[in-house]
Amino acid sequence: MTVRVLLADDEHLIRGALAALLGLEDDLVVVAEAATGPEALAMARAHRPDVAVLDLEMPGADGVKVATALRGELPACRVMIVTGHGRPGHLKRALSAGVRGFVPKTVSAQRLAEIIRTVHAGNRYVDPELAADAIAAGDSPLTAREAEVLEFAADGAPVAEIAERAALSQGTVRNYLSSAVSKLGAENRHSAVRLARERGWV
Amino acid sequence: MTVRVLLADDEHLIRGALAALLGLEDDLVVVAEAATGPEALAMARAHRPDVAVLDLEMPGADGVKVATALRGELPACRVMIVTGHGRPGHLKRALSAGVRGFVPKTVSAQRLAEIIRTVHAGNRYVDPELAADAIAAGDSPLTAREAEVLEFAADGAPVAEIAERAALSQGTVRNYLSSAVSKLGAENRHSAVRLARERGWV
DNA sequence: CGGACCGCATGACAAATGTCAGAGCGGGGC
DNA sequence: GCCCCGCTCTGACATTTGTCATGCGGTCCG
Repeated sequence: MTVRVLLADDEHLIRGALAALLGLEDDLVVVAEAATGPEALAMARAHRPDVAVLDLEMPGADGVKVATALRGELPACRVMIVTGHGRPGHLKRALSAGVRGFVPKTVSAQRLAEIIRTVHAGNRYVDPELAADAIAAGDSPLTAREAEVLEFAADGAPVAEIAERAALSQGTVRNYLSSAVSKLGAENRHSAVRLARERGWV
Repeated sequence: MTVRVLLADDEHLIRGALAALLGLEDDLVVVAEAATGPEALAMARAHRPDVAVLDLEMPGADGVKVATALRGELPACRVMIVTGHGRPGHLKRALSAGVRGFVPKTVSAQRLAEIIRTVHAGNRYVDPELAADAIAAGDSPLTAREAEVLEFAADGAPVAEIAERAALSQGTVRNYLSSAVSKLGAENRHSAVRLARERGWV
């Protein structure tokens, strides 16, 4: 019995190399490749793979978004995510999007092939180190508004602009930022943004 | 005649896959692999490859640093850099470090093999799109100190801390930041940091 | 029903940051 | 030798920010 695999990664070098290596396994066959989020979705619809292996960072729509869409459209298709730099929050988001496997790109191709089989068999697999990080990072202490405001603050915009984009008063924005900063133990909102990013909370 | 290649990339998945694919070309042989900057250097010393293919982002020492060291120690070894997200400034730094090839990871393995041959033959190769970006971005308008201070400011540290780390007075730090901000056309130092990062100027 | 509590908002105040003018020093080019 | 430029600093000022006390409208629960 062979497993039909969809491969999505914007780095051609990796995608191609991976396709070649996975193709060597005689129980795996790569039926489609994609370089962007939307392309991955289209390919999945067209080829109905058993397992979709998605890169987390892709142009168009990230791996988690694609996973969410796939869950609705092709419930039989197991989704797993491969990522370069796994942030704890991403893992959480991925799991709640129904992703069955989550591995860093530091694993070997053999290992990846095994994990594809594991996932195809209906089991889950999460890289132990990433799982530990996620547990250590815990849940986001931020309220929805705080996270939203922090996101608007991400590119260094001044408070006035954040307030406008969030349709809040400037004072309110500063309060949210202030409480976010203290919850995260940061020195100011910019390092707060950085911290929240690292933990995957924004 | 075969080309002896050193492969350095911290993502095992990619490195392994690449090694396998390049190994298929009968004029290329991968003689060593490394996952970190220092390891790449050690491997190069031990195996004296004809061409070193380095990832730009690696733990320990980035590709450009390794290239600089290699240039001194093994002048006969041609160095090329492969990167996921090529920032204009990186290309510039790489070229002045004596790198002969600079390609994004979006190329195919075939293409990479060709480029390895090109580089081995003594020619240079730079991805056209990255080259265009680099030309468009131009030279950094920042003075050495401005860039240094901007780097210290990168993680959102307050002025006092930057001043201490740079061994400057706070007023001076603010002046440098101010001039960097105006040179970059940013709204504040945080977006200045972001801009300088994007252009590869820090 | 009434109180406790939470998210959200406001305004006032304190601290940090951005901006500007000026000034001494040293190196490199003409 | 002289001038220009970059480096460093100072002091003063406007603006932006962070912090806090407080108020208002909900929901949950006894």
